Amino acid sequence: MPVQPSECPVESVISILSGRWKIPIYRYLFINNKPVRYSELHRHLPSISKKMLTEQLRELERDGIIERKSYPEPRPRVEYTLTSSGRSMIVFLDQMSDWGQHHNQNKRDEREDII
Amino acid sequence: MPVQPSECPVESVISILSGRWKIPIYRYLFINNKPVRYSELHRHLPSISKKMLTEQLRELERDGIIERKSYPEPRPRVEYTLTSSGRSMIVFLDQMSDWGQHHNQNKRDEREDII
DNA sequence: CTGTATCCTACAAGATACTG
DNA sequence: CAGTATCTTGTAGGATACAG
Repeated sequence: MPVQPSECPVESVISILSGRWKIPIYRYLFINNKPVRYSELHRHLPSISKKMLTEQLRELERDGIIERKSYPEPRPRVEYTLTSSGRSMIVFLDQMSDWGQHHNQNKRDEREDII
Repeated sequence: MPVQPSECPVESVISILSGRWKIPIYRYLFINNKPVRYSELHRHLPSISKKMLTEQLRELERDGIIERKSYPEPRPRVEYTLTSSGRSMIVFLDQMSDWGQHHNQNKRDEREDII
């Protein structure tokens, strides 16, 4: 039997973040740092479909990264925010970003060495 | 047009690590900290097929995480090691692991609150 | 405004057999 | 020993239409 997904914390974190739109959504919620409406997210993410946006939001919610609040007013309104646990991912996300940039730079350097 | 994969370092790091066997392979190479043969990896990973093992190794190599050395002896031998850049991923992988464990604990606590 | 419901395609991943 | 080559399947992701 292969490893269970939940058996390794690293693998489960990666799978939490592995959707096509997870990081863009996370980034927007992080930077804005306030409740953000569904329509605002949709406006901000140029080419996502409503179906995908809803799917990715539901997954992030299920995984405890974001919180969804619905206000059933005459004009329905739904707002999303990062949970504090979700927000705290920034620690390793920042380090991943740094590592990624250095790593790309190294690979560029190697290519130029060859040329 | 959606975001290019390379445009965001975080997304490219996630995609580097997103194969089914990437983390198990990484972990084994990291812990052993010496050149590891193809057959040893295959023996260690209970249910991976040779096709998948080769595929995942090729991707990790392409992405600069591991190095492949082939010794075309009478009994062919191929050894894999982490590159120094690959090895340095441990910094954020450790933090992801910590975050994942706390996050799971939080979610368990919440469930018990409800019950 | 905030979604569902369907249908479709591409690609990751697995099973199995074969090879230098 | 260290792989390829083929075939099949499951699922993520996208297009489009409809709905409370």
